[in-house]
Amino acid sequence: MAPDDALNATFAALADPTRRAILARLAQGEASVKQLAEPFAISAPAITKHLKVLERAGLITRGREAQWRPCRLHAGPLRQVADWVEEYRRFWEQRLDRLEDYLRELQAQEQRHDPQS
Amino acid sequence: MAPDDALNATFAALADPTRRAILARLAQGEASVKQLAEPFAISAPAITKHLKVLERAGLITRGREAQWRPCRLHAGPLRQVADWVEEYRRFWEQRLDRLEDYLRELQAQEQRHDPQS
DNA sequence: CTTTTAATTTACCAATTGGTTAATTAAGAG
DNA sequence: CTCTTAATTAACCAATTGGTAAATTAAAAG
Repeated sequence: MAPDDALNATFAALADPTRRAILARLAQGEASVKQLAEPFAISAPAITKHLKVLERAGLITRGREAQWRPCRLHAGPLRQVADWVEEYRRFWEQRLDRLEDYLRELQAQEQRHDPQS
Repeated sequence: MAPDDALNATFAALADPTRRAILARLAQGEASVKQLAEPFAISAPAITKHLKVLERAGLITRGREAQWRPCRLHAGPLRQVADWVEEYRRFWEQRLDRLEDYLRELQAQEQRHDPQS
């Protein structure tokens, strides 16, 4: 998978609260599909679909144990997410965005009060 | 916006390479819609739609300057993304997931070779 | 006032998404 | 062999998504 496609799939997989809850559950240890479905008011096939999305994004792997299909967290793709978002850290930490807003606002007001400059 | 909804909107906004490219461009300074559209082979309305998605996620803010509508990066929501993903850092850094895979594999093989245990 | 430029809105389309119910597969248990 | 449990597949549906072309708004420029 091209790195760009991987990020697409990962972000898309994370954009659903049910799937994020599934990952949170798996962070505490492996679980069967039924165990994963238990906290949610949706059908088993819906869970299966969510798991497929997570699997295609490489965020979980699945085993086989009798009639159960245990899911395990595979956090690897989250590293790329962390790397990607890290590029923007300075923008929220140093509040560069707010600073720019402020400077722009100042400038706009000055032009309003002093249009000939 | 509830924090959960905010994460949904942010992750969904980031799940598109065009929108990520727009954010990368805005990290270098504000830009008009036309400037943002220039690198892409898609129509202006398509860009407008992408900008609306980014705006609803709170990732950009927009000004008005004559007939231009300059966009600015607003990285605030990315902090929640960083916080969320940070919870999973130990899983990819300490390779806990791989370790579990390995142990499970070992166990499975043992059961295959030694079924009566 | 007319024209040009920037951008948005509207209306439409095909593909994807998140959900459902019903049917099917797979494996263990009586 | 039959029944039960776990899970998936298939078929379907409504809503959303990412795109288009055409029309519209907004403001500057001739």
